[in-house]
Amino acid sequence: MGTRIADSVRERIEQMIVTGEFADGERLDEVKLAEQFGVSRTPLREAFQALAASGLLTLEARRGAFIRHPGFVELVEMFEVMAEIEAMCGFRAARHITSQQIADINLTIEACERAIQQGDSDEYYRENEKFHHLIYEASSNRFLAREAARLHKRLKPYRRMQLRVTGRMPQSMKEHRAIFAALQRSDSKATATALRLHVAIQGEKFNDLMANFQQLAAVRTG
Amino acid sequence: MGTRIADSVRERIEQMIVTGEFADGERLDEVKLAEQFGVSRTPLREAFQALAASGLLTLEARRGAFIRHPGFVELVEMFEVMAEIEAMCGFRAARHITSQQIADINLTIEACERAIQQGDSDEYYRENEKFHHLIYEASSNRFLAREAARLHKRLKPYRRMQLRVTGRMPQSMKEHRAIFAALQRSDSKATATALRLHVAIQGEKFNDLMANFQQLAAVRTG
DNA sequence: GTTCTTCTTCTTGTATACAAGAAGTTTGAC
DNA sequence: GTCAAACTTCTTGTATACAAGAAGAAGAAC
Repeated sequence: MGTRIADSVRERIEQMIVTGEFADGERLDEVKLAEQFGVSRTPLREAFQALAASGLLTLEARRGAFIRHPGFVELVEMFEVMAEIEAMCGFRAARHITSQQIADINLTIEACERAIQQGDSDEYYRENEKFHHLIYEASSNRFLAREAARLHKRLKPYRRMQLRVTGRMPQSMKEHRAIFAALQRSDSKATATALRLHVAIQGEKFNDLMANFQQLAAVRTG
Repeated sequence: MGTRIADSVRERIEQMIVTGEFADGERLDEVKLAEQFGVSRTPLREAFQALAASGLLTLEARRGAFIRHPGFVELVEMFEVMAEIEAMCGFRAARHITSQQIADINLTIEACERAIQQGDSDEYYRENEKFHHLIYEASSNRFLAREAARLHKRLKPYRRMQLRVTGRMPQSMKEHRAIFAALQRSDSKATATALRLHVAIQGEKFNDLMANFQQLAAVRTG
């Protein structure tokens, strides 16, 4: 990735969208953003296209680019798909994982535990991400791993929102250990089930997410 | 989708890639293609971006656009993921499907049967596609349906290649009926299993695909 | 003869200019 | 006073011009 303006602009807009700087349905003004960033419309439009491809905004012909935040229902749907994909990764990983990969995953668990003790949530998120990516790769299906990573990235802001709920981090930690244990004994089904439960939004998590979501929506409209 | 040059160019290049007009790793010349299509580089570059986003080619910074055909391994990997996603759609569809949707699916099966009798393979492909899309939608998870459709589209050329094998069409037909029967009695697990088997590449299908693939590779290099 | 360096050429990335369609406003008719 | 039509303005889509980096060729040094 050389020093392409289009890429850096894409990153910046992505960040702005993800941190909720734009309201749902808002139209992004090409010329305004272009001069705000001090670039021409060309790289900006490229960024728009890329963002549209990853679903963060929609391009309507001759109308412009519009922010498209997932609604609550879509969010639940996305997590449901993510849960299944993670389960598939886990199922396959349990059969193909190497001892090196097991060791690597163990490292992320230990790092997560340290992060919790030190109250370093950023570090926790980073290591949590590593944990999941290592499982994607251990599936030894590179296409699957890429797709999983793509969806994982897209859900990033909402996962963070979910993890803020009190007591979620230690619970998540426990689940990681269960997944790891299943992986270690090459138990495909148990790994898949543990991962599905870990990712899926159900029971308490559903209510927590809904509460967070409504709060967010209130801030936006208010 | 108004009359955007970028879109039509995208379609045309996509068609060219899918029909194997370019060799793997080949670089696509912007200016050459632009004058070939009688357009400027701008819409052409937009098309490149879109194609790169859907994985048909890769953009290397300051190097250009390169064709990236999936190898045999990646193809098998993709079908494996597709099988699982279809299974997920089927599992959910069996629980949520309406009588209207069941009727619609039945229509596609009948149309497929007619197409086989008349030897109209194009019509068969069309109705086959409808069959699968109806199941995606019946999952009542719109995000899942979109993802399934996306992957389905990407695998289109290779599925066609697979269906050319003698006797595959009647066999496929039988599988459709089995899937339909499972759906009708709301049997989630049976629907999922039937769809997984229908899509997955295994046993004879594996050999058939490999043979076809090697043949294609030989044509390309020869 | 080979290899390294420099220069040229070519290609991509960005900016700007131009064209065409969409939205909003004003004016006229009823 | 309201509705419709035409006009103006604004925005997107496309073309072209320009800049900068990459690849290849030519020449010099060893």
